[in-house]
Amino acid sequence: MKDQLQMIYRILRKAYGPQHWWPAETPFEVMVGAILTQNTSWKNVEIAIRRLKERGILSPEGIRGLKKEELAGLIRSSGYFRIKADRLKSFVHFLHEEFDENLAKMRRIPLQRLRGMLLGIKGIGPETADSILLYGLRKPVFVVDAYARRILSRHGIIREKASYEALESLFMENLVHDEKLFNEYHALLVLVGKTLCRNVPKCDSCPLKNLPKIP
DNA sequence: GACCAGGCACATC
DNA sequence: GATGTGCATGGT
Repeated sequence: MKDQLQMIYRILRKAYGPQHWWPAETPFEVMVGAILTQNTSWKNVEIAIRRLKERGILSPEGIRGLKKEELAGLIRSSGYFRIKADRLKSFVHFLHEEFDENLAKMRRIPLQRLRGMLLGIKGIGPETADSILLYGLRKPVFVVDAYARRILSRHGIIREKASYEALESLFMENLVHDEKLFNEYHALLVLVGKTLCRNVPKCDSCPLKNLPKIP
């Protein structure tokens, strides 16, 4: 198991090189993106982020000062826009109440405690919380997503319906807790999941094709 | 015109 | 704990 997870990383890293995630200018932009990209393609999120930037309100204060309906209009392209407006609002409210919008202060909270706090916010589930922690705050947590699940189950390493926590533990118990490693590994899984693993015929050109058990 | 995309909350069994 | 449903846009 350990060997397999490490092998997958080495193969992908060699084939595709560093991915330099997350594509954003500031940690706060990462966090907004993490919420907006829930079950949504990144392309649609980019449009929404651009609109927020154009308005000059891509900041905790900026979002907080906006009416919910107005915010929803700006992030329309990212889908589920009414719900996501709520989620962004509750997130910036949390930043204000707990840390006075100070992300350095946020970063000083011990990892598991901070993760618990994030999960307490309505609209922040495990993947979004972990993305905020890893890509926004550079904390060593592994981000699990649909791609990680699909790739590992296709190769017979996990069962398709393994829980989020089980999948996360698998990575975290078998890899060194290195924020940079977790960052690159997740980004590489997304790259492969997106471009190759969506349909089985393309497995021929995948660098992982020689791993056991591709259907 | 389906089908999918870097989920989550909530109801129900 | 597992399973089903609503939420919504833009690209293929």
